Amino acid sequence: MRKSAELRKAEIVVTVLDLADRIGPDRVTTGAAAAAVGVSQAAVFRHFPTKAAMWLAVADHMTEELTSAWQRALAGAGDPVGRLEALVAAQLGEIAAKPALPMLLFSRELNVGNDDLRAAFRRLLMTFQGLIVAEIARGQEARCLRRDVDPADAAVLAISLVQGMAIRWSLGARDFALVEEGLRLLRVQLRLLAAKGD
Amino acid sequence: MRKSAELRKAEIVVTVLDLADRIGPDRVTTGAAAAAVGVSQAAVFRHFPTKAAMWLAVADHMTEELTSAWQRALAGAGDPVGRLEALVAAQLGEIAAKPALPMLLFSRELNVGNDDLRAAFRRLLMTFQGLIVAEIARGQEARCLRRDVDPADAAVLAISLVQGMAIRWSLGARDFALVEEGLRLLRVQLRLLAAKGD
DNA sequence: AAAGTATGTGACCACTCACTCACTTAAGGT
DNA sequence: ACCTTAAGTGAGTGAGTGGTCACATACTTT
Repeated sequence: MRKSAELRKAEIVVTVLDLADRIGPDRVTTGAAAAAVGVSQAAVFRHFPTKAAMWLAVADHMTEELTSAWQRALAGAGDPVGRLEALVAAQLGEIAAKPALPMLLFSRELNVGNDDLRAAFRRLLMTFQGLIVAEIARGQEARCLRRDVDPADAAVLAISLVQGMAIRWSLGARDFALVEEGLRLLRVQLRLLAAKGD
Repeated sequence: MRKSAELRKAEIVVTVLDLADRIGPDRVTTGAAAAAVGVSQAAVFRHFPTKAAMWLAVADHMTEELTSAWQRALAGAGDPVGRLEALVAAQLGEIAAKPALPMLLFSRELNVGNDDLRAAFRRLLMTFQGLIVAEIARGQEARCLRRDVDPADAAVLAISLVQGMAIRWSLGARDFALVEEGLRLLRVQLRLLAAKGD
């Protein structure tokens, strides 16, 4: 079954992501990816000039997925605190659905010799941080959140929570409900951040 | 220069840690480690039966280093909150001194086919968490910290902060003072956790 | 000084990696 | 039906991997 280059490229990208989760990002060889797609190893290089380019395509794909998840989250809630919870829930949901994401942040593929890939991921995380900071600032203006904390600091606390939960989840046996447990702790944190007079 | 096996083993262990930081844990081949030590690749296998055993020795080394750093931290402060800050500062300091530590948590070496190594690191992190929980509970008993938060939850918030800072620091260009910035944010978090009537 | 032992070596093994290239074959327009 | 074109292939490449082996060299003990 021959497919168009566009279809095949997309197929390779999602297969690589799935494979990265199952066997680890650094174990995703061009041969393993090709076998999982059902094609010869040489065929991979017909669609991507190098392995690094293949990973870059994966990063593009994830950028789109995450961006749209964030937008859905922002659209689904009416108040800043609700949007904050929705953003975090969306992020945890994406991680739970594609556990390769946190693993990728520390993979050799990303950290050694693929500066473009590294930059792509950093851009992603900074975009997320920007969204969080904005909602926290809005929450403070609306007097829902205490104003004696720098929004940027509060955002780091919230984002660290997401990352810390992801690490606990990945390093353990993924033996708890990431989204639920993460949201529970976010609400603990939000209670600490709540304006005093409520 | 011939050295005793004990010395050579220790030399290999610290070299591997240093190399893991500079080129990434998964790039540490037996050959690279040998070259960095200044010895033939085969000599490595005179001291460690397998590469996995070499990493296990690295884990033992780090366990000792971290444990003693924690003990120094606990001994150096008088009150629970001070000990909390000291513990976090110690942990951040160790990470700053050996940046390979967080990378190791997600390396292929640890996550694939070396269950002993994985277990060793998990034990380490759980020990740290235990220390944090204990100090938070003590702080609550002493009425320094608000008591309407589960100590375990508060500990997760604090540990996530450490991990989140480490990620930010690693993923960026390590372009801020990890210990100072981490401590600053910990104090923000501790202010949120402080007992209301102070 | 001889004998024994621990540390180290260079050549080599079977295997995997990313990547190349001459070639075949199927799809799509005319 | 034919022909162009692009997707796909089999068989390689050199570089690197963890690990082994027979052998050499430096210390220690007798």
